[in-house]
Amino acid sequence: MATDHRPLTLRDVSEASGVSEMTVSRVLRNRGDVSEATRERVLEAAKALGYVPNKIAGALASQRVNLVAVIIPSLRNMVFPEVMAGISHELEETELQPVVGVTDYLPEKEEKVLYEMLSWRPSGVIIAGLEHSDASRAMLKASGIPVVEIMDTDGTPVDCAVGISHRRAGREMARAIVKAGYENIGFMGTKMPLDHRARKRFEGFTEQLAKSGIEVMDQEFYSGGSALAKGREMTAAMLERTPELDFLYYSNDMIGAGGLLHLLDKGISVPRQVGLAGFNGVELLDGLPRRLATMDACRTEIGRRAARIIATRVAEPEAPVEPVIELSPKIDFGDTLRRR
Amino acid sequence: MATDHRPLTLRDVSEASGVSEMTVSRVLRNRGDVSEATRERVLEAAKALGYVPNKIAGALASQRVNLVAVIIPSLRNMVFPEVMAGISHELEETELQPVVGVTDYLPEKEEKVLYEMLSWRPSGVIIAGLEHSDASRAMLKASGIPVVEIMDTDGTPVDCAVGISHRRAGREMARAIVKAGYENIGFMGTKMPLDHRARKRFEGFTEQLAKSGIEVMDQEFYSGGSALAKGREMTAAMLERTPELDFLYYSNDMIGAGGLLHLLDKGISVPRQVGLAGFNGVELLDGLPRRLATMDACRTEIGRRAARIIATRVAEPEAPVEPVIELSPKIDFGDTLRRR
DNA sequence: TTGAAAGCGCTAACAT
DNA sequence: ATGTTAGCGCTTTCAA
Repeated sequence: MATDHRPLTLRDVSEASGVSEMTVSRVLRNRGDVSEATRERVLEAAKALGYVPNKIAGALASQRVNLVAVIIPSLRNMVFPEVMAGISHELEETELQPVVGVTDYLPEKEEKVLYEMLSWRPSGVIIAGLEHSDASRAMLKASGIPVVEIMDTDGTPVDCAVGISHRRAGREMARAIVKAGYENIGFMGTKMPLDHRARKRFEGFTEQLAKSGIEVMDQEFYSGGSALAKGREMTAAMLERTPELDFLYYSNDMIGAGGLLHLLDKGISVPRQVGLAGFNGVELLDGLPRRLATMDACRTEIGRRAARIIATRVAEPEAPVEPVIELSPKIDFGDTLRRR
Repeated sequence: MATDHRPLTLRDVSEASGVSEMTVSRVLRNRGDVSEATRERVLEAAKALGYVPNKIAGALASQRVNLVAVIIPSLRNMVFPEVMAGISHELEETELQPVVGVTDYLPEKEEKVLYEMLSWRPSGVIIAGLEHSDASRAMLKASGIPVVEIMDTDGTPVDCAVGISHRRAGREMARAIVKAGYENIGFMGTKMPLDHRARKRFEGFTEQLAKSGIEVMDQEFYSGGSALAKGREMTAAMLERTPELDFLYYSNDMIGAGGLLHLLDKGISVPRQVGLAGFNGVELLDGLPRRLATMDACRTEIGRRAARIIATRVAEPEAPVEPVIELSPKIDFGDTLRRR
């Protein structure tokens, strides 16, 4: 029955086991040579007392913090939990632990979160995107720890980057759509001046279309609300407004799925009459009546690679670094984009 | 151009500004009386150097860590990011910061994560569920910090709890279904012996049905894969096997939505011929052709309340504590459960 | 309003 | 195989 609530210290375990603090410390960290006998006594004492080591003190003394700061825009977009899964998985075999910070796509908040996380002196940083405030870039540079910028490779990383080229992704989708013979193309996406990756996809998309002399015929941007519902509404409105459209490109799979449901409702033939494509490869949607054409953003793989880079650099600080790793997502034609 | 990478310390700022470390510390924490002149000089020096305080050292010295450990089973189930959103939102007005740990529904992993987090000496713990290993409960008790168990109120908390009664939720849904005149009822859910809340809902559900002399006519449990697709498949299989079913109760909205899509595909009249209900109130699904009947799990509110309890207890350790706060979710009939 | 000294709980480095 | 000593970078406390 604990009544006093001073948390236990190494000293308590030391006294309970009749062994020096130093030896207790060694046992608890499996370090150095300790006889099996002492080892057991210490472990027993620690367990009996319910001792939980104080990492704060440990970190200060050892100048090592086995945390990896992971800074992402949001947890509500499934993309990021999936990246997290990749990171966690990869770090599981190491001493390192991920700690998440969320920026809500706001540069000021990113700056604040980054500052908070760096003040814990983590062993590395994994941060989404290549666009950061000058202050943020400065902090990252000055931190002196490995920094991996993820998701995007269109730009110059502070240290190194793992991701895909969203410009290229947009271009490739445009190429496939044109090749399939579609000509009257509409675009729908989030109204997010700060979602640079969506912006880059759109830029690549329009650029490539321009090469075939095609211009996006109608476009609409939304914010807030349920993506599925928004996709439905926007699609209905756009087809009403511009009935000659024969292809709709969506900046994410959820709104694309909403659009798909609308078209099926209306009895519009997909992909003959109207083709559709989204972006991400959201497994979530596998049960829909048709599989939406999409492009995998390689989320888990990106997380894995980024974590591996940090782990390697922590283990061997002098290991050579590849500044940019660009993964190559493939188009998944699904059932909503004609092949040919 | 920084070449040496010893991180900056208070001493560096002290030297750069010609003020004692102590005063620098006071400025950086807005503590005590510091003349406006020194204040500015210090701030300037800190900014020029790019100094980021070392929270490890600060926490050790002050015996205070402004972190709240949040321990949840998964990030891939949207329920938990939503709880997180509630927590973050509520903590935003305080000094406290949430730190997430994920257990994958495994008690051993929960134990490990809890141990890791407690070793950082957080100011409080928010942990999902009331079922924990003896070791975990012991750690929580011994920690001497406020602990809020969330999501569930069917059981006895270590310290205090905020959530809903899943037994009651199951009972209420059963009552509504019976009242609506359905009699041949099937159940589909996750094969998760460790998802205690889903289990409790199912128990409450069958109990209540029993009171009307009804027994669940068919049931199936799945694991893995895309929930939407699974819901579709399981529903198809179950109706094939037990065609006389007139109601399907799903343990979550995603599989319920899959089931709904299947029924609509087959041209089965919903909710006349077959009624459906899920659980959670997933906004995600708002764009479906019909709104699935469901029950809100009060996720954001739970997060908010839990965070508020921790914040209050941190500010006034002697504040009175209500051991269990039970929220009351209401049935949302949507378009798939007859009212009457 | 400012500074000096002591120490938070642990670990690195060096004895023994 | 085990112990001793000195600090990690801050904040608390007390003195000026």
